[in-house]
Amino acid sequence: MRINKLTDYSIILMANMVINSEKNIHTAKGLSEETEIPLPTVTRIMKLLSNKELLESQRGPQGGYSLIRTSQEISVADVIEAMEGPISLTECSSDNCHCIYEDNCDVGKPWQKINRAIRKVLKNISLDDMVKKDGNNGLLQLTSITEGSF
Amino acid sequence: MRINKLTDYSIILMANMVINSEKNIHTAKGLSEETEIPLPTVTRIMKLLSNKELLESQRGPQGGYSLIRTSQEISVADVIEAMEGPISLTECSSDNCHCIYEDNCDVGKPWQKINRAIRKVLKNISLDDMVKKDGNNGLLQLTSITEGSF
DNA sequence: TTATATAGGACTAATTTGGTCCAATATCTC
DNA sequence: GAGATATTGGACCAAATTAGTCCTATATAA
Repeated sequence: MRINKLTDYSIILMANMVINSEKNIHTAKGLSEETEIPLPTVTRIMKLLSNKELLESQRGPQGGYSLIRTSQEISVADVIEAMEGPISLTECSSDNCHCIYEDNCDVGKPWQKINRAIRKVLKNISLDDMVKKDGNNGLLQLTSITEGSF
Repeated sequence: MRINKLTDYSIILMANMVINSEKNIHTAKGLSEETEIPLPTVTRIMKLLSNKELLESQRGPQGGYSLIRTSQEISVADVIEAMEGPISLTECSSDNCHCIYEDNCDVGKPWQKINRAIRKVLKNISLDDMVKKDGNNGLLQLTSITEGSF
């Protein structure tokens, strides 16, 4: 149960934009150099994210990409969903399930609940949280909330 | 971010053993017929789970597989970890990370926290919860706990 | 002794994913 | 207007992973 490598890269790239937020526009070339992710791969990812309303793009000289929302307003779930579609651990519990068993499936409903719970965890972490070295962030808070469950 | 199909099957198979718990031993052939998962695939999965201390096996006539622990004591996380190893959304934040960036990585620490949080969600759901048609279960409880976070 | 069932592992096919490249378009600057 | 810069959209191949099958060996109950 891994996110795709491209999704992983996406978060690294967007985190890098947040870290270097003194620039408000970032070129694919610049991001490639900073993150050491190959340029063709960076451009492909940035194109995808631009189409999903996470980034806006500006062509031509002085152009590049910038975040549409603030780093606090973008969650890890947003990025994952942009790259991979709805968050779901199984094929069957995503919305467009065409499982032959349908209602007869014994474990379908619980999976939907699990997926919602996991989505909440990821929705609770912002890009801003991802770049904070220490200190409290949404995740830390959530961790302590669930701590008592065992 | 999907679990492997084999992992999905694993949970279906073990859930089926719980549902038919009037039998305390289950053959691969019988499970294959009930779940409609092809026999070679079922035997492969059962062998894997037997090696991971989730099932015990008995050879020969009247043999088969049975759960080592009760359905309340086996979590979805246990099954996923048995089939896929440590729960981690990224390659880098698993224990055996050999990432070239190492300490220089900006997002490593947050991923570790995310993984722990997700593991807790999955650890909180038992096989028993997976087969309950309705009613309260560990998952429902957790969902309501995190509900207030938004 | 024979039938039943798991154990271990090799192997292939299918699918997914990662990564690259190219031609087209927009836009800033000179 | 010309030219350089940067994104856009899509095709394409290579690599890696995964799913699925099959075969032989071993244990055990009747």
